[in-house]
Amino acid sequence: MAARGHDTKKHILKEAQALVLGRGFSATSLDNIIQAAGVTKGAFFHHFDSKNDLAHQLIERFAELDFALFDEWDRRAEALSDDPYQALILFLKLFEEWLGDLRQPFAGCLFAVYVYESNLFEPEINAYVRKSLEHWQRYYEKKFAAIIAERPPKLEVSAAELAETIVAILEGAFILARSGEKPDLIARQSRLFRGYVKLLFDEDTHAAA
Amino acid sequence: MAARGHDTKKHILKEAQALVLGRGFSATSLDNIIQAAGVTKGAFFHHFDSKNDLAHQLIERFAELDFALFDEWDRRAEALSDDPYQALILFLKLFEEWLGDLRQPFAGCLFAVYVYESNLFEPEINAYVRKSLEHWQRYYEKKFAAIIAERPPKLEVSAAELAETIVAILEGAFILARSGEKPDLIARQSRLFRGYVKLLFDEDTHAAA
DNA sequence: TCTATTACATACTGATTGGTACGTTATAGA
DNA sequence: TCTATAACGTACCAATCAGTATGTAATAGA
Repeated sequence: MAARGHDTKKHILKEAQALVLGRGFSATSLDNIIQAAGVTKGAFFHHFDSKNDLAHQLIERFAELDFALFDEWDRRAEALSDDPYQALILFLKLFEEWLGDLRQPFAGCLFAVYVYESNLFEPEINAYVRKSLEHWQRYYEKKFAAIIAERPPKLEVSAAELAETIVAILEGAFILARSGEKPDLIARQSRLFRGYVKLLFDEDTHAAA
Repeated sequence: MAARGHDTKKHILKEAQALVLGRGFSATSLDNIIQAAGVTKGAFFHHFDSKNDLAHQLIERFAELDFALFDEWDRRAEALSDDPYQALILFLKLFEEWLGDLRQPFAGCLFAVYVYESNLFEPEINAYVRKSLEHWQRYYEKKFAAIIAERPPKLEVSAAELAETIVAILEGAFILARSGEKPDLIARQSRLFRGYVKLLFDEDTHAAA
């Protein structure tokens, strides 16, 4: 089925994402993309029905890669500790470790790009972005719910609110990191959030048994 | 000097900002803008040298309006309390109050829009965005520095880091509020951050003196 | 080896883009 | 009242846009 060697479609998607993260979706022309990918217009329209179809496949790919990473960190964190509090801390540490290994320094979040161009996209795409962001949030919410079930937080906060906070911090951190060209900003804010969580849930004399 | 009655230029800027916040800068065509503003191309190019000039004036207007609001809240908060901790809490409450009064529900931040389209703008504009975000951050940093000078935080955090956190939270909250169509999300996250600050700086038995 | 189909490549098209050329109208100052 | 200029309005332009029409080359299965 697959003819000419390498997977052209994945290559186009990868190059397109890099461009879109740097200049937005609609400012990224198909000519920009095919030039970056080193393919022709014929190749592009063989793999994508339209630019809108590209938008769809781009955001789906981004979400899938994202949640695959989440699942892996989740699995590893759960394997390392039975305590939901420790598991969350480990989860965040794995995320920070991954950030440090990142090649592309100021990547950014495709969801944010789409949100600020949402008036251009079909409702279907906006709904997918919304669903993905909520899915991301619920990921954290479950973890916080498990912690709260074991020990009450020192402040009256819900699991959903805390999940919302960390997602907001990360989305904002992407923006600040890129604008200020501060690649370590995201990991730093993740670390600070861990401190917040510790303050919320740890006993003052922080070790007990 | 000023001929035809009303201030056309400010009107164009206002309409342009609303469009740009909803669909990004480069996806907002000049035809879109002049149609929304109800003016002609001649009127537009009388007030702006180019679309790039519009980008410049748009972001400058946004920053000025922003910092004017900040100054007002700052002034009012300082007037209400000598205690830097209380002043910060009041400052955030004034911000939350303003959010509640907002007519346009999912406004967004123009800085964030420009950051995610930064590869399109002149370095000059990107530098202005960066400077503005840092200015915003330093606003908070001064407040936290004053608090830390009086009482040590329960966690090892710097004033700069805390300032970075609240700016990141707000930038992220704008994105989540818009995507999820949750107009109260931003104020809620500001309130949660106040809780975090309280946990950091308040004595456990929270009243003293 | 023949053939159907996948995987491209090239050349074009109508619409839209930012921008310009050149008008006209209104107002302010002398 | 005359005139210079600010404040528009209209008609156009070259470039770029997403998309199409029509080709060709490579691979897979029979």
